[in-house]
Amino acid sequence: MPQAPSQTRRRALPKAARREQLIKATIKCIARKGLAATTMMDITRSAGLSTGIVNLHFKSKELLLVETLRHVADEYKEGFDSIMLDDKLSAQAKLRSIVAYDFSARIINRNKLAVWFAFLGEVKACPLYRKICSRHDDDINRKMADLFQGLIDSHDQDFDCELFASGYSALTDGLWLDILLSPSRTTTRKAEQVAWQYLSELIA
Amino acid sequence: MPQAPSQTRRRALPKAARREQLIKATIKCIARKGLAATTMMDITRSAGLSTGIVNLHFKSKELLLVETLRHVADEYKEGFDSIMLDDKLSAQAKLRSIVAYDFSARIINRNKLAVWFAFLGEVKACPLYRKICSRHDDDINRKMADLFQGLIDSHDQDFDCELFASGYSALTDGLWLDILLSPSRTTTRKAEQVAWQYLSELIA
DNA sequence: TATCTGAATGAATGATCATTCATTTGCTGG
DNA sequence: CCAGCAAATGAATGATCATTCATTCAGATA
Repeated sequence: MPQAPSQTRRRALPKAARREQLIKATIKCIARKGLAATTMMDITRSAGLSTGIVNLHFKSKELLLVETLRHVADEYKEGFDSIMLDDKLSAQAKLRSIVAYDFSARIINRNKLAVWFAFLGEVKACPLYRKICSRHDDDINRKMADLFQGLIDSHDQDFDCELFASGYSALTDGLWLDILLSPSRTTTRKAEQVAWQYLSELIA
Repeated sequence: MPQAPSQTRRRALPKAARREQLIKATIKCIARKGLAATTMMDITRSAGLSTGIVNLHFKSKELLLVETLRHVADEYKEGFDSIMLDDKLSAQAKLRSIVAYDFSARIINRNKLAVWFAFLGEVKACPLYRKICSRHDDDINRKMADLFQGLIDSHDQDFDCELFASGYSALTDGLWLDILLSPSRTTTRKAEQVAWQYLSELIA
């Protein structure tokens, strides 16, 4: 049954919807105040809900943080896969789509970038964060290497696609970081240019 | 007067030495527990000193953190400059030295990398961290672009050295992050290979 | 309409932590 | 050897924060 919109202050929501609302609020708070300074009250206030709501839906603050990180990581991966698994696209078209995706507004969102790097910053100290952050790395790297393999001149024997894929991944990470650090110096357009300069080696 | 080593528990040290000792302890703690979870007691215990010592020498926890970040940032810059300002080195030799430096044990130190990225993670929320982290970026980028300018074929008019320097900087940032994330998958040797693959465009 | 269910609330609790400052201790010049 | 001083100490303080749980309330059911 679809829920009729209601003016009442307190309204029960499906569990999944409440959880997503809280995750969105968490992203906003971490982007604004940082991971270290974000309190439960920041999050619940930002969501317009009461003090105990996080413990009700996530058991603890730490579990909410973990789910928030997972949300951001999985969101990237979904977009990536939807391009890679699209059989209608040629190898060239896939590459173009991936690069466009990596520097699209969907990914270059300073709030989500801030959240991503906030958790990355704690990776050495928190093995679970590390696990979630690197969860899709191997799969993405393999798929990118395969894509590159289909694009190189077949007579170029000693081109290392795996290494080149690692490079692309590191380059985009670095460019995202630059954009987070100083969006004025590194614009999205410029970052995309840098990425294509790197990839030109492959096409030419 | 040189200080004779002493067994006594409590010994006054020159201010600068005490401050450095506390900064070193802070680096160790942030690498072990993360920026968010590092307490004053962690730091003072790790340094083998008493509770109030940080407030005595740095006024507050926040100022100690800022000085720690500055320490890590400046240390990189000093090593960079000592290569760049060495008139005895040719352009090729400088490039080789810079790459060797970027992936040397002096820089690829997982404790310092952890500290660096821990602060980077808070950059969106803390303008002062942002300022310190990006403090040397423009200078380094200009010097790298100049170095590249001296290495390209003079007839290659449309090679954008600035852009290429931005790419090198982003690539190294990304590779450092990879090393911090999974040193088993991305070894220092492999990272250096990736960097040289990027730079090969320039040399060939 | 009356009853029931579980989602949501928020005041209260207890734990953690940065900071303070009265006191102690080691060093140095007289 | 002692007085004076600056460095260092650490118990005490007060502030902040995550979590709890008794209570409230909205909507569904009969």
